[in-house]
Parts: sequence; C-alpha cells; structure tokens
Amino acid sequence: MSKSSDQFDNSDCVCSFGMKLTWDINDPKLPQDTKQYDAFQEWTDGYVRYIYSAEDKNAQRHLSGWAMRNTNNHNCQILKKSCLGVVVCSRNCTLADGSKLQLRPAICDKARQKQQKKLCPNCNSALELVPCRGHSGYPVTNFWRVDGKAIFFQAKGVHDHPRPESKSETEARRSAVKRRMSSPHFAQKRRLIEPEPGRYHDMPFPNIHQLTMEAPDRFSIIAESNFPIQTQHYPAFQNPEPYKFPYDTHGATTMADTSSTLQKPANHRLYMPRPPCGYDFAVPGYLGSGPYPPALYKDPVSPQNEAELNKGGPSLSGTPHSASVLPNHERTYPDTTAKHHSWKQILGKGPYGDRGEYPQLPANANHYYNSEYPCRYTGPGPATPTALQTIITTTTKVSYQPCPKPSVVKYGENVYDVKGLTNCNSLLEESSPTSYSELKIPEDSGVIKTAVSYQDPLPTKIERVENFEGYRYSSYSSNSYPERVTHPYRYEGGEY
DNA sequence: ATCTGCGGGCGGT
DNA sequence: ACCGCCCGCAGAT
Repeated sequence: MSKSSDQFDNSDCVCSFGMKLTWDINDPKLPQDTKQYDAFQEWTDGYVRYIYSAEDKNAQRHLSGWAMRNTNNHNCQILKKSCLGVVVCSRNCTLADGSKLQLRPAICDKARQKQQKKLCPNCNSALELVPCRGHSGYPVTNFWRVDGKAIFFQAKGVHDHPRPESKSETEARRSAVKRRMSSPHFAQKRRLIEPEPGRYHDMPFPNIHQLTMEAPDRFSIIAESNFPIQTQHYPAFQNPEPYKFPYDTHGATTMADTSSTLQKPANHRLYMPRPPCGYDFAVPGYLGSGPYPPALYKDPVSPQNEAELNKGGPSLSGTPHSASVLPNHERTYPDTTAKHHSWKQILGKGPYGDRGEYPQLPANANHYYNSEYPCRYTGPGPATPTALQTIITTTTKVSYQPCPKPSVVKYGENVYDVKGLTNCNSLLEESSPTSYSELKIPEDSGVIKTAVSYQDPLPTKIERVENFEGYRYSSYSSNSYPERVTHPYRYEGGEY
C-alpha cells in the first residue's frame, strides 16, 4: 500500500476523497461537507466511489472512458449507466503493431447494431461486441447522483474486457476522418489502400491509418506500445483541485488533469497481447478502488503476438477467446452465468451480502487484463479463489425512493449501520471519516483499502492535451514512439 | 446521425 | 423489491 501512496504524492492522499468517506450511492444522506473533491476519473474500474465537484464538466456529463449506456433504474435520483463492453475483431487479429482493435461500442442501440455489421479494418473479419460482465456476470454499472454541491459517483464491478477507445478518442478520430475524407487527397489514398471502401469508413482505425500512412504502416503506430502501459493509468485521482478543464467535447483537449489524460493510455492495455488468460495475478490488483489499479495492468506481459494469443484461445479459428466464439453479435457468454454463480458463491455471500456487490476484483481484475478479454472468464473465476476472498459486499440497501418524488429526497434518516465495517476507515489512514461516520459504511471497505494500496502507480500524467488536432494529424508514423506512457496521444492517434 | 436522459414496461430472481 | 434490459420519446450535439 504504501507504495501507492508514494506515487500519489502529489495528490494528497492515497485514495480518493470519495473512497475515504464511507457512503453508498443509495444512502439517504450523502456526505455534505465535502471539502475536497476528487479529480475526475475517466476510466474507473472496480468498486470505487468518487465525489466530484458539481462544477466538474465531465462529471456533469456523466462521462466515462468506458462505453456506458443509460440504464433505467426507476430512480430519478440516481442515474445508472451500464457498460456496453468493447467491439473487437472476431478473429482477434493483431494490428501491425501488436495492438488489438478495440472500438467503442455505439451507445445508441441502433447505431451499435450498425457498427457490428462492419468489418474489421485490419482483417476484414467480422467485428464482435464483447459484452461487459464484470459485475457478477452483468455489466459494470456506474451510478451518478447529484447532491448538494457535489456529484457522487459510484461504480460497481470490474471490467472484464479491454478498454474501448475513449469518447474523446472516438470523437477525435471521427473528426479527423471527416476532415481527411473531405480532403481530396485522402480520398485518393483511401481508395488505394482500402480494400473495400465504404465498408468501414466508420471504423476508426482504418481511417486514420489510411489517412496517415500507407497500408503497411498503418497499424504500426501503436504497436510499440506494448508495454505496460498499463501503467498508464490514471491520474492520480486525487487532485483535489478541480479540474478545470474545459474539456471540450473533444475532451481531450484539456482535460486537465490527469484524468482524462491518463486514462487514455488505457487503451494500451488493450494492445498488449498477452498470454491468454493466465493468471498471474497473484496480486489482487484491483482493489477496488483505484481507478486503475496498477496491478491490473500489470499485464504488460510481453508482447507476444497475437498469434500467440489466438492460440491461447480455445479456438483458433475464429475467436480466440475463450468465450468466444461468438459471432459478431453480441456475444453472450453462456458460461458466464455459471461462472458467476461461482463467484457469487464465493463472493456474494460475504458478510455482507447477498449480492456480492463488491466482489473483489482482484481476481477479476486480472482476468481482464491479462488476458484479453477473451479470457475473461477463463481465468478468474473459480480459479482464483484467493483473490476472491476479499470480496465483499453489498451494496445496496438502498433506500431510495422511486422517482416521482420531489427532488429533495430525503431519505430517512436511517443510517445504515454498517455492521461493523467501520473499520475501514481506520485502515485508511487518512481517512477522515469523521463526519460521515454515521453513514453506513459500504461494504467495500475492505476493498477499498486494498485498492488503495494499489492505486496506480502511474504516474504521470500525461498531459494530453494540447491540441487535439495536433495529435490527430500528427504523424502517427512515429512508430518510434518511445513509450506510450509518455505519449498518450500516440495512441490515440495511433490507434486507429 | 448520435448521444443522453427519462420513464414505461416486462421478465427474472 | 430489485435488477437488467428493451423500447420509445425528446432534447441536445
């Protein structure tokens, strides 16, 4: 743990402000005296909680790097969104650089269906949507609630799939593409390069690559990345300070902080090929909280080629992924359920609860990371009980009322007692539970701690920034990028 | 054309 | 009672 803290030095704390306090999105009363807010986290993962300033544009938009769609929870007080997963090549082909195609699923159902009909820009095979099953077999859910001067965010579940491109990346790509397309220049190239024009224009990658470079290189850009980028992670989340970023739609632009920036890197991980599901995780990487548990990312496993990966996968033919083999459509992993069950058993019944809301991620975490999504299940599940043990809790007890109520909700006063969990705070040294102590303590406490420890090592924030344009147009060719870490952009641009 | 949020409704647990 | 999810509507981009 300590180390994590070190890393965050800049931020004041090891864990996010939100995590220090004990609260649950469903609590009737949320901490009101928030004096400090968390820096916006674009790529949250795990059972985490953040408290953002109501002024934070990203928070106001309920933004996430993950493709989250609105989910009707029949509670107007709390906005719930569930993860759509990521769109990948059904053959799990590897781009020249060794990275994998990981598109952002369209949020709109109709648009997503269209998207899935497209072909992989790299190998022309079908695309497939890898659904998120990180929360007990269901998609990871994010909850947003505005209360007072703060925007409370709580995430449940650990994404068991690679990161899709972030919204800002997608937008940037699109705009870049448009421009290019409009340019006569590109048009020509495109024809040359693209096998089937028209087919994928939508795709991110193709365009960019096409535009930017010739076919051979196209993908290379990203490639190098294999590293551990994972590291990328997130910014420290904690900047107390508000991010002031303007964040234009592109988001990218300035997000100040870290958050966005860092996050991008996220994709990196995607790239990495790694052995299929191994578990290497001894570590619990996850921890719930951190947005980016470094551990998870650890996968940096050496870059192998996809070939490897594929092999790893059960099926050579198409999808390497274990689960897989699904057609392009959304895959449903049948097994999922089963697995989940197991999880539930393991996790769920924790002290708290029933649902196992806060399962630990550790295990999971890995899964995902290590292997690529495909493996998700393979691994973790059952296999790593250890990790699991940590898991935890439940959540919700919610007392919120159904929508129709007036805005002011006052929920009861009840306090959920947390049954003893309180300790968490103690763990967190810094935690300043003080005021909220009354609130219930979320189950995750345990998790949190852990998480804390892991928080990203990452560092650096990369500054994203500057201009989008720049990066977009900039030559991607740079294969040479040294490390991704430093260049967040590279990806972006590179990626596609 | 999409994104985003809302809310009705259905089915499963 | 909850939850996940589908669907349509509407306003915003």
